[in-house]
Amino acid sequence: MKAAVPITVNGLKASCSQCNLVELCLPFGMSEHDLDRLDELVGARRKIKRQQSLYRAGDTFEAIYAIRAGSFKTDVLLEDGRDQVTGFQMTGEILGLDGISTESHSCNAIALEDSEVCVIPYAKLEELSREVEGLQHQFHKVMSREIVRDHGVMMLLGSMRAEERLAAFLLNMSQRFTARGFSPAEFHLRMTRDEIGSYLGLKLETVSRAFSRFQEEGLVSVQQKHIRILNAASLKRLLQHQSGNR
Amino acid sequence: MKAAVPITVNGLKASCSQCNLVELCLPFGMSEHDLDRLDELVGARRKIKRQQSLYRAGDTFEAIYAIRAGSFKTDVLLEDGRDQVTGFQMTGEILGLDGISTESHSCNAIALEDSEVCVIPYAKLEELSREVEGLQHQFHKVMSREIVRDHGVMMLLGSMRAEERLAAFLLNMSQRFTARGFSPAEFHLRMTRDEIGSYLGLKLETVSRAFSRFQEEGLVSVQQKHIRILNAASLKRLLQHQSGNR
DNA sequence: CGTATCCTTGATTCGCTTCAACATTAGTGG
DNA sequence: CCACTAATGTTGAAGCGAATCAAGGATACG
Repeated sequence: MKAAVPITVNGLKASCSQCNLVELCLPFGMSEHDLDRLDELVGARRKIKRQQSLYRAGDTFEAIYAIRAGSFKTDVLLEDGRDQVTGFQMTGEILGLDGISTESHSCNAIALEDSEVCVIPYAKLEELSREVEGLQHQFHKVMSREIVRDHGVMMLLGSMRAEERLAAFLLNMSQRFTARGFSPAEFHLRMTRDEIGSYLGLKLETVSRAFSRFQEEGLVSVQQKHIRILNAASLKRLLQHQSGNR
Repeated sequence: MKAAVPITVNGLKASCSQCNLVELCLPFGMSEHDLDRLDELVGARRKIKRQQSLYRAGDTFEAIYAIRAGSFKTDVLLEDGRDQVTGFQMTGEILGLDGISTESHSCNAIALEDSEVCVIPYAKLEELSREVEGLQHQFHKVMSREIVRDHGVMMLLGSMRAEERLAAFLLNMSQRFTARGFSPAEFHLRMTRDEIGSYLGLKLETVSRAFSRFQEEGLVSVQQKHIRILNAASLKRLLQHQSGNR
């Protein structure tokens, strides 16, 4: 664990209307006019170093965050030390929604690499979304999407076997990299086998073995964190044919 | 604090200000004044018979629903026939939030017993929550709470063993019955072993065996769907001591 | 009162975990 | 730049928890 680094807030005013992540982020689908008003909303940017946390469970909730660069994981801790990764987030995605319900965060958000977020003060967001219909609607969609995503993960954890889970994970990552203009077939994972395992409800050894199996069968090429998908169709088939165990 | 009670024929027109579920439902925490405005929002009530669906995956999203009486399950289906129960909902809880993101529902909501819901047209909700700050805030809290709840389920599915899952489930049910003025220790489950299993990521036989085990050990008394919790402390201990397998 | 549904229990199988050893990569300081 | 060490990843062998298969019993329902 690195020593605590003071939070760096650079004075640069963020600007949604100028940002190239609009189609992935909160402003998606909003009109030019509404977009300009969004610039009032987004305050400062904040840089987070690898392994540092953006917020921790128990922290008072004040803002949500849009990832401008880098990536994060969120995890929940149990008293006994067990922890569970609840999600991996990439550029344009929103962090911190869990905090609204109790006004304090219920999970930890940790940077997987040196990252930067736009800070969106929640009080301002509520205020502005009372005036800007498009913003209100987009925000609701973002929350709803998170709920739907979580249901997908519950499905995965509750009814898929190890290799299906990993296949689903890889296809999901591929799809998200594609949406960001990267190759659908070749990408670099920012998380460890242990973190993937935690997210998928598996031990790291099981993740490693599943990777090896996929490689043997020519479905993917795996070199540590560098992944190349060689046969996406077969990966998809793994999910569709009922090979589940529950 | 008593306002004039409008005499509504047959309860066709719902009224949040008169409803005894306020502390559990969407209006929780809202002022008297704001509450009155809510009555504009909630349109008709709708009765759903046992085993009937309130909405199905793919249905166009138009409204969210507050459960006025009865209970529901939500489930997601995979192409191959596998399905996963994503939640059980009781009176005062909100159904349909999954529909906002794509404007069509992503799961099925099925009544576990003859039930009744208040229909809240979503367009109206957005409109009114631009005017009524308290409503906006409450709605956001409801969505956020759903996200936090889902993370809890992911934790359960990803890192607990069978008996821990069932213990968590029973304690959660107990807590929710208590909030509704019923006994914390004695209640009637509305769902089958198969549905509990699907929710907990277990087979129905495993659920049944875990129930039997709890009974043998004097933790609960089980007679089919009738549950009596005899030793809540031990159930809680089951969760806190790290007996997990992942 | 008969039938379908739901629940319980036992025996066996199987997939993932656990434990262990080793390989590889990344990070650090001389 | 290389030596050293910690962190991460891979692979094998054995054990265990839950799934599967199977049979019978209880309950609700028309």
